[in-house]
Amino acid sequence: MWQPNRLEQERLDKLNQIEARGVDAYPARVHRTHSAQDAIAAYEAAEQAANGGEPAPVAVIVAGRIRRFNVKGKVSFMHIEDQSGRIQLFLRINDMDEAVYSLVQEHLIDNDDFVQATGTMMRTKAGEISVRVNDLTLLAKSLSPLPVVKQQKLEDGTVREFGEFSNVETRYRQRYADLAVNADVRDTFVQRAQIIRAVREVMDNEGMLEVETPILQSVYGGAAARPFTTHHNQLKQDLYLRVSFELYLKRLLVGGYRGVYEIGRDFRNEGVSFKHNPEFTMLEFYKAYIDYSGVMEITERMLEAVATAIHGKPEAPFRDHLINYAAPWPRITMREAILKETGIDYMQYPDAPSLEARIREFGGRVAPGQPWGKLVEHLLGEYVEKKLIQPTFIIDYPRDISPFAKKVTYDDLHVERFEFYIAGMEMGNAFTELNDPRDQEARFLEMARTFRPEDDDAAPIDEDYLQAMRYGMPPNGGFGMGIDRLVMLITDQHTIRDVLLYPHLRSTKDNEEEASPVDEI
RNA sequence: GGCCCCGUAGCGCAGCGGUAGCGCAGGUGCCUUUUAAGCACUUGGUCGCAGGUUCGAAUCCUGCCGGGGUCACCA
Repeated sequence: MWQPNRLEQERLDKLNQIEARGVDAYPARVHRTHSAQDAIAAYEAAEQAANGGEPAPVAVIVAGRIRRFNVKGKVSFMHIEDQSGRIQLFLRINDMDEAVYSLVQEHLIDNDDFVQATGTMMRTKAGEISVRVNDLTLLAKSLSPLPVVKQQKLEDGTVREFGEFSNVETRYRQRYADLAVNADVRDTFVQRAQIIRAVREVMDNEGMLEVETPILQSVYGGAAARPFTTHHNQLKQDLYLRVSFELYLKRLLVGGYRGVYEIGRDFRNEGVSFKHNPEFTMLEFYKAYIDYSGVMEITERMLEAVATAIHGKPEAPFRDHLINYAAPWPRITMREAILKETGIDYMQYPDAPSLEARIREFGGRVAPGQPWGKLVEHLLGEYVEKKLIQPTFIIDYPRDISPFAKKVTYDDLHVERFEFYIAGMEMGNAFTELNDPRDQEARFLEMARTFRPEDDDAAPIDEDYLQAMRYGMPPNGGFGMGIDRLVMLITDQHTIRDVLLYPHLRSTKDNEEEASPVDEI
């Protein structure tokens, strides 16, 4: 139940006064002719055409939210904001119906209200292109004031801000207010959409088909991750929210598509951090007749295209770095990378006990009894990952932690798998996909054998997937990448929460109290 | 989950054992070209919640709730 605070009560009182004057505070129809940006551009064009003389009148109707409000007696100024930007309104009692102006002068109209202004373009004495208003219509009364952020335009063109809306919890819980107040936050999500569009365009140009596969799955798999569980009441069936798309997508290659991709949500029941959210957006693709080298080339093309789409060139700043996405990126084997940073050649310790001992000797802290591949991965994560600032492929991963990748030709311990790293973050994972159903079954069984009950991220065996593979799966290369992390990189945001409109937060007591009566109905 | 930090007016913050303050926003008044408009006056707080210590707690202690960081876990 809403308990209006004092400021809200004042606005409610104003709303009553407005309606008492016969003004509709929430009209249905708007008659906008120009965005803020278009109105300014139109006037600039008229000035150019006038060549120093009096420009031809430019009539406009603009609409937006009031972001600055300066009543100066019988003349007032306000800035309204729409998606294109801000524009100043110049209101003078002589130019308009006094009853309308009185709404402004008596401050019945507030910051944050949506208004429509009819008028002609002009320049104020201070030189700002503005609308000389002869009619002002309230479009929507705002009852809860937004945080006030004042802006000062400096001579060098930059904007200084006074006051801010920065409490991260409130910003995430009330993202609408965050977006309404912070234009840079709005921009980030515009860029996010552009990035996803660029990714999709690259995929389409590679000749791949965009598909959708089940989110609710009775058998989950394709990644080492704990799932969320749910239940279908009528079917009396427990279901999992997918942790990857992999197994469903590769079935489609059996079906005859040369390449498929999906951009969608994955759900992993794990920790939350600056780069982990329980639900996140993933891109996966599988393309027939290419191996992981081919996938690396597509990866380079894709990231180049995305960076260029946003920044106009294949580079983008992230933290203190300028990341250069231009191909080709270095390809370093896992063995070389770890050797370089730690001096440990893990091939001299080809079994888990000896490698574990070597890591301990080196000063590393590892849980006892881990598989060999996990230990190798630990070395990479602990000593190499943070140093991989510029885009880098780490290739040839341990076989025992890669159940869907084909073996390399040179030994039995490695598979044709790569992960790529940028700005010290793991960005994606790819392999030459295993397509021998006997080998795949053996890998599943091997994973099941090393399964420990406390390790509930071990996936169950997907018999239907094996059946699909027995019909014949073309050789193919596959790829997965976290879109959210990509957006972080390209937009220089340092936490995943700032590239998700609604990042996961704990529910508050208030939410629970409000939600419960609905369930009881 | 461990450890550390934070939660004070709508927003941003100060106060850190003597009973709550600043800026912006808000209200009233003046102002017909302002732009962080200005001037004068002014309203506004269960100091996250619950206990405890104390003559006295926003301030110290404990627990809980929420957030952030970090480690663990995890791609």
